[in-house]
Amino acid sequence: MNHSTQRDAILAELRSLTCHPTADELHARLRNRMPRLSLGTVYRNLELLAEHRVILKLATAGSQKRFDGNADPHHHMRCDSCGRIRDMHGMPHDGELEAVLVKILASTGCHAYQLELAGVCDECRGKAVQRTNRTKRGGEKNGG
Amino acid sequence: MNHSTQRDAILAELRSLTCHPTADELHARLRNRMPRLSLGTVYRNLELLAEHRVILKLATAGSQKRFDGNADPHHHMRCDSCGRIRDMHGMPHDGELEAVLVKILASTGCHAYQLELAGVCDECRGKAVQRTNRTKRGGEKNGG
DNA sequence: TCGATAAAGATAACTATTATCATCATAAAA
DNA sequence: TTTTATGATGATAATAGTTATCTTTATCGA
Repeated sequence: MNHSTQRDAILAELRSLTCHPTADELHARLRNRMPRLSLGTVYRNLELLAEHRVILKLATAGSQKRFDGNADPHHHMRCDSCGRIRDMHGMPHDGELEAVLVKILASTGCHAYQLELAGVCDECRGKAVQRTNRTKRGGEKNGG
Repeated sequence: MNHSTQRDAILAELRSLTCHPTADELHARLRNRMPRLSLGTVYRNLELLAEHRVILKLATAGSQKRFDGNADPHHHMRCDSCGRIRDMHGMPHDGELEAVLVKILASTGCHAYQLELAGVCDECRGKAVQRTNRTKRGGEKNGG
């Protein structure tokens, strides 16, 4: 795997974000700085980086692939309402969970895990209280 | 949601399987019995059933959506080599894990979780020992 | 049985992703 | 430093998977 300006930029951009962008979201961001950057290049490099376990290709129920610049195993929550995916940091019982998962990895010989919780995020719950019984919002748009 | 012969058949077929088929895999199976069943109908019903939480739409890193007739939260392992997804039943430390996850669901207000482990399955590990350093097998074909 | 509504089947349209290929960049050797 | 081999890019075509559309058929309560 040779170096390339594009790959470095893609990785840097992904790492600078706390959200979990799709290939085309990253492409859109990078295009400001690199107008000739091709979408194919973004796809190619994200796959490559994930294969080399530099980044994480998320296991999510959505229709677009999402990537995470933080390759360390950690947890995600998908909101039923807005579809956003958020990192679960400082979740209650997080330490306990971690401890069990480490044991499970060791005994199964697996190298990684991805936990996806499903529910309604705080933000949407707030909205739901304010304006009850509105039309449901689209699922995939903002993949936080 | 009215009843329909097709929906019942799709659900029954999915429930009869321990693997996690894609829409077109289910369609292929059902077509023997129901030659006029359309692929669109299968997609439509799987989405519908998942939305009603009768079945589970899996959170997986693959390129095709997979479904699970068992809507109760349980764990999966994706094989790096063959791409198959297997249920993890009777995993070591399973009880412990379950206990922590129940607590987490309760305290976060989430309704479901999906844990995906990544590694090489027993079957592929066996093969790897027998025929070392062969070309890698295709990732997505059999989704177990 | 009739009427309103939901679902099916067939197919077109769309979106996300992957493959192709000519050109350009990188890195190591001469 | 040129040369050479290889890897990566950009542009675009092709593919696969999924969703939307539309007409016909099935379902279910009145």
